[in-house]
Order: sequence, then structure tokens, then C-alpha cells
Amino acid sequence: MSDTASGTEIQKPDPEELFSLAELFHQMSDTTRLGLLINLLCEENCVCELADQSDVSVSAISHQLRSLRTARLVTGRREGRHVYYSLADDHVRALVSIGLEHVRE
Amino acid sequence: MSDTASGTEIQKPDPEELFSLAELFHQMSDTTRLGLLINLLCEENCVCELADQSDVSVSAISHQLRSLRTARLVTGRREGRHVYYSLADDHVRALVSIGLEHVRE
DNA sequence: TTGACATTTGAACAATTGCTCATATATTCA
DNA sequence: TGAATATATGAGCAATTGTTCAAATGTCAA
Repeated sequence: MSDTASGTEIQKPDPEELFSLAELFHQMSDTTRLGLLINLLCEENCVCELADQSDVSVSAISHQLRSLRTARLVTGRREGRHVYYSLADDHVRALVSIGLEHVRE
Repeated sequence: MSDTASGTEIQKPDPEELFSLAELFHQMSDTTRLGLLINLLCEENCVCELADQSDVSVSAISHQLRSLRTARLVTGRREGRHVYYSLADDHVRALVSIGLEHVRE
């Protein structure tokens, strides 16, 4: 019994949850990392492909993938010389979707 | 015909949209600003109240509100000596809601 | 083993950020 | 007008960030 007239009931986060939530959005707040997440929306991809489809170096991509991995937004699986990354869960998809609605209106 | 098995169809952003989307998440990536947004989930509030309910100075809050205002995430309305801020639209609510689901699981 | 390719890692550096402090502006009331 | 309260703003500074570069590690195939 609070919040909004728009359907979603939100239980306010405690300080620790606030911190984690900020960290989640932080991961999505850089164009390189966000571009990686969007690249992975439809299917997994390896590091060199992800780098090819971006405008920074393989090293930079690897650094950012590590950041995303640590934050549990992506997971990696090695297959031979390649490491294939994919989204850890569907929340990222939903966040991107709603964020785009906001940006496009 | 792409993306996902989870319902939401996402049209990939062009570079300009990617930038705006990153900026949106950037606004939500700092605990002070995110705390402000969450404070405003249920109702509008004035600057001094927002500052009281946070752990930084009135000046810091005003700076961050300016940032949120410029990014069109909040709007302010003056009433006498007070300026009452509120969320600009419901997307923030949805983003916080989904983000919290992610953080809490 | 050697060489080639794919990825990761650490150091270093420029750029950005969020805060505080001091000051300016806005509004109300006496 | 002048004092009090509320908010906004600019400068300055410490902390964080994203990149590149160089070097290390992992994997495969000859």
C-alpha cells in the first residue's frame, strides 16, 4: 500500500540493496559495456568477434567483460581457443527494453 | 524475428540511442542519485527533505537533482520557497523494479 | 617443441565524477 | 527594506574510470 498508480509495487531497498542496484546500473552505464550486453541479446559471442563489432581494442573488451562477469551480468564458456560470452539472465534484456522505450519517446 | 525466447522483441539501438541509453543508466548508477529516484517513487519531495533523508549535503543533493533534471528523469516545481521534485515518467519505476528483482535473486 | 591465435592481466595515464565550501539567487515575512 | 529560509551554482580537489600498451597465459596444430 504505497508507491504508484502504475501497477508495480516496489519494496524499497535497504542500503546494501541500493548499493547493488547502483552497481547493476553502473555496469550498463558505459557505452562499451552496454554495447557488449546488447550484442549478446540474441546470442552468445566470442571475445574477438565482440571486439571486431566494437570500436575499442580486444584488451579493452576483455577488461570490460571481466567487469561484467564479476558483476554476474554475463557468463563465459571456453571452447578451444575461444571464450563465448552470453547474458547471465533475462533481467538485462528487460532493462534494455524499458530503457530504450524511455530514450525513444 | 531475432533476439530472445522471453517475450520482449528488442530493436537494437543505433549509436546515438546507445549513447542516450548509457546516459540513462549512468544517472541511475550513483547511490546518491539512485536514492533520490527511489525516494521519489511514491511521491514528490522538496530538496531539504530529500537532503535530510540522505547522507550528503543539501548542496550535493541540489547538484545531483540538476543532473537528473538535465537528463529528464525528474522535474521540479517551485512552491514558495520550496522546490518539489518528482519522477518525470514511469520508466524509472519499471527500471528500479526489474533491477531490484535481479539484485534480490 | 615451436609458432600462431585467442584471451587475460597489470601498470600507467588522461578524463570524468561527486563531494565540500563559498557564494549567489529566490521567496517569504516582519 | 532587511533578516531568515530554501535552493542553485561555480571552483577546486580527491577518487574513480576506461583506455592503451606490454607482457603473460591458454589452446591448438604442425
